[in-house]
Amino acid sequence: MTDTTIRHNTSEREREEESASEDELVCPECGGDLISDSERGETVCGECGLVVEEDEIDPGPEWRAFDAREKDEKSRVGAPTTNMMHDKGLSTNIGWQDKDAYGNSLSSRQREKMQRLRTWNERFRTRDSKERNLKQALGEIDRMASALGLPDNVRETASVIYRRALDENLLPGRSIEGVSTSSLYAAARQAGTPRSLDEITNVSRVEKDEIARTYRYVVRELGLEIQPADPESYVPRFASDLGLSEEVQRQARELLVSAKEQGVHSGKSPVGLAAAAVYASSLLANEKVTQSEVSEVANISEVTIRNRYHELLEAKEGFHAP
DNA sequence: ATGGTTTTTACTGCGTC
DNA sequence: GACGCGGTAAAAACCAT
Repeated sequence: MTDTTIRHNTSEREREEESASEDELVCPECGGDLISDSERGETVCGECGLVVEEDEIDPGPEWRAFDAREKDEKSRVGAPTTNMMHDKGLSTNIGWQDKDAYGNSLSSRQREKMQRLRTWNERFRTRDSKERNLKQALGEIDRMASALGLPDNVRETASVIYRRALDENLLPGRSIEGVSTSSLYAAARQAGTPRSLDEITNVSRVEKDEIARTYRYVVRELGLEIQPADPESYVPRFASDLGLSEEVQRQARELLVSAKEQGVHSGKSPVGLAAAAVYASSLLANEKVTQSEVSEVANISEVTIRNRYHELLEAKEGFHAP
């Protein structure tokens, strides 16, 4: 059943990708080369930064949400309610007393046999519990990834991270949800499609603090290498949320590049920089959006936007006429 | 815990529509 | 007069030590 829908979806997707990769890789706007950035789910023009194809991944079910509000309303996926089901009297338990059903002691031969059975039963049970654990975690990851519009490869990465965490016995003392959330957070950042901790928190069932704590822990224990998020990776999302043109995005990227050249951005929050860049470039391109609008979609305060965007503009000046 | 840095909150003044 | 914007001071959050 799902088989057909899945096949349908993927084949559609493949067709799209084929036409994108085979036909011609030229930007309709400026004729520059197109770069298919499947990690971000975008096809971007290398010249002008025009995003030709966006959000092409995740041909998900109908509850795809297009903004935060819809997301809240439509997300009808919850954690699998396995708590109610699994193990409800279904798993086997072997008594520790070497007695048979009538209370008689067993022969030594029988005792030996029971001992072996106990061992194996235990093995299967723990394996099962790991399996279940994983299943729940993966479901959770999937749910959150959908809500955040993260592409498949991020989910893949997230599940890999989670598996590793599980294998390394990082779970005891931590919640499954916490670890899966952290895995997703890490995966998103690794893939260059970062979501802010706040966004992650919104779709997770775990408190922000715990996520942060667990995230740090997991990263440290698994030796994951995650560099600070690149402000540029937030630009397309903010811009499209605000309905801004590709030109604005291009400008914003440019601003960020010049800012980077000058090292203006150390210790500052990448989100803030991105938001400021978007705001600044909307001004430069005469497509004004208000600061409060930007602060809304970026979840950043207006003050921060102000501060950053001054710095950005200064950096730009210095960049063009050093 | 502490201190330094960044972000947020809250408030105020200015110009414009 | 409401709105967008800029600035400021104090509080809160964050991070490394």
